[in-house]
Amino acid sequence: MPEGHTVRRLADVFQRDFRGQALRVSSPQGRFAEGAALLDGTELRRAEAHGKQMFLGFEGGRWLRVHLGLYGKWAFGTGEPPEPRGALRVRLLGPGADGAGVWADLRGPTACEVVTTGEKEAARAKLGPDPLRRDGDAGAFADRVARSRTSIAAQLMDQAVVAGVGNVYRAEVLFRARTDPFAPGVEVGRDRALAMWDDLVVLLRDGVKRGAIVTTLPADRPAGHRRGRVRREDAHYVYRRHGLPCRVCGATVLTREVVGRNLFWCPVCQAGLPELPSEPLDLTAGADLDASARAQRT
DNA sequence: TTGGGATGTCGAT
DNA sequence: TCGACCTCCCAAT
Repeated sequence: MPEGHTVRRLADVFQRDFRGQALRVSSPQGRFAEGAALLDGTELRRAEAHGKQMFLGFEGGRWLRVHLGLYGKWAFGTGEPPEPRGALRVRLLGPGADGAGVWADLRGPTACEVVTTGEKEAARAKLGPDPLRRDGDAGAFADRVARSRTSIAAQLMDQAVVAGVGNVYRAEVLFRARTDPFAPGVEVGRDRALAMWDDLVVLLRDGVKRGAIVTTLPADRPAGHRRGRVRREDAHYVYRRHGLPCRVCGATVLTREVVGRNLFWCPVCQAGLPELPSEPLDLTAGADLDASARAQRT
């Protein structure tokens, strides 16, 4: 799922397996042929993620900017790459650490272009703070939210307000903060926005480790499924659970299309702005979760 | 086996 | 406001 945690994991793969190598760059599909020619044969210097955007920095001051959009995908492997099939926008080939070869195939991205360092920074400047980045500025996020009459649900989907949050994290962080999605930012206020930021840090970091979005606390999963691997159907509180009973209060979870995207919420738990717990909800507490995260990281 | 929807954004109209 | 992107997953047949 390409929300911020996915993009961070992809950047980590490039940092670990491709950095420092001169790469062969091609576009079997042809749509990226010009850009591929600019990068072909140059060394990958670093990989960086900001929100849902990834930047691969090559020698010569050129960056490959990639946005996966709804269904863009990277596939990776070692040794000989497979015969190109389908709409293969970009293929990267490197010698690999052991000389056996590494490859990366990109399909279906919304954005894939070669930019200068200045253009890359301009793209980053359009994005809000990223809860996964060390330079992520919680105060800037909270101030912006609290200054606007726009609903908190709309602001969480605005990449200029906070970068890396998508439709799943939006629905889930609103539930975990027991916050009415339709409340204007000015009513949500700075303190509540800061608490939601802290929770996004917890959720996104867990997503990076796990490679999946899990937001439910063990106590809110069905009895018998609180330990070990988290089943897909137990992973969320409200996202795509419309018509089902809320895990906390039993009320029916609702959905409604808001500016082209489906919003999910519990009309009872998220009625108004009830008082928040003082500590962030620590998802990673409990040996059961740690064991499951380790098992999936193979 | 077929078909619809999805984690997202952008450019044309 | 709508189509493009053109993949993956799951439900319906």
